[in-house]
Amino acid sequence: MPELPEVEITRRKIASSLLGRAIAAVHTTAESYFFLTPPAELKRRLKGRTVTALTRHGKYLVAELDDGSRLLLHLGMTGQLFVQGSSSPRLLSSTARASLKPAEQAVFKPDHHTHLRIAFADGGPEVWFRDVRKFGKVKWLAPGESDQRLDKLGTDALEVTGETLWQAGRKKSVAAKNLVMDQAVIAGVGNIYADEALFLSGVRPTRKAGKLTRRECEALAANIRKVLQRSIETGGSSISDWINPDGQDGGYQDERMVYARGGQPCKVCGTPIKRITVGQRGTHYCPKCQS
DNA sequence: ACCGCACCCTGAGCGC
DNA sequence: TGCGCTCAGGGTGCGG
Repeated sequence: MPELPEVEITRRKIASSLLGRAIAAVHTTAESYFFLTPPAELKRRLKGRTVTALTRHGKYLVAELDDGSRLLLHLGMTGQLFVQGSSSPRLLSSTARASLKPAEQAVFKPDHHTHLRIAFADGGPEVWFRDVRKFGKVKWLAPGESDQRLDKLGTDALEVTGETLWQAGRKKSVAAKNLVMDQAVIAGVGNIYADEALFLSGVRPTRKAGKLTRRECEALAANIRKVLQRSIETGGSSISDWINPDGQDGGYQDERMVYARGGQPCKVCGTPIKRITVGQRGTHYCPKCQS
């Protein structure tokens, strides 16, 4: 679910609840491919440690620990990282919602999708990682250990330049959208913001990356930075089930120009927005504004 | 080296 | 009500 803005918002919100607190215990669900480090080892490695920093790399979060090791976190499509005590109906499935009284929904209790719970020695609120589809990832990295996932990330999307896009794109025959979503080129752009940035730049998602002009690359880079920055400011996009760690909806979905607006009129020219598939992803564009 | 595709998993929403 | 289908903001790994 989450792209750069949602991950960055999560980082900012969760940092104060994580930094400087000694970890007393870690509780997990059963072993699954969600855990790149097996639960038993994870518990052993994290117990007694303190998080000294929480950084973001594209869509990854990295918690640095006081012994030099690191905890790699990825939210995947449906990951939710939040502090115990957060409340939101969106944390529950519709069937679960229907069976609970409003008072019982007020505070979320860990369910079988809550794969990681970090408890602290101070006895205060725990930090929880819930992920329905388990596309998220947790991995412990030993001091000095590198990780391919991090190493291959390209320029952080908040700092992407036209030059970066131009250099990466002119060798490629892939669709412009695939270039923008290639984490090895730009780290952090996902499906929503790719569609939005391409719209603002007047570029069709299907255009071959190698056919982008230098000027279009500059516009695209500027619009990528702009939509991500704006989304962070408005609290992210709450389109399906994303909420921020306070349990609140984001506001960016109200500013969308094309994403998930197939068939609806373009906000600029009124032409119906088209929905196609590019790179196995739902893709939205205005056939008049984008060429 | 590239590119397209299948796949990992669960739930919501739809038509019938 | 229930079944079967499609769709979903992620990334990896395979074969051509």
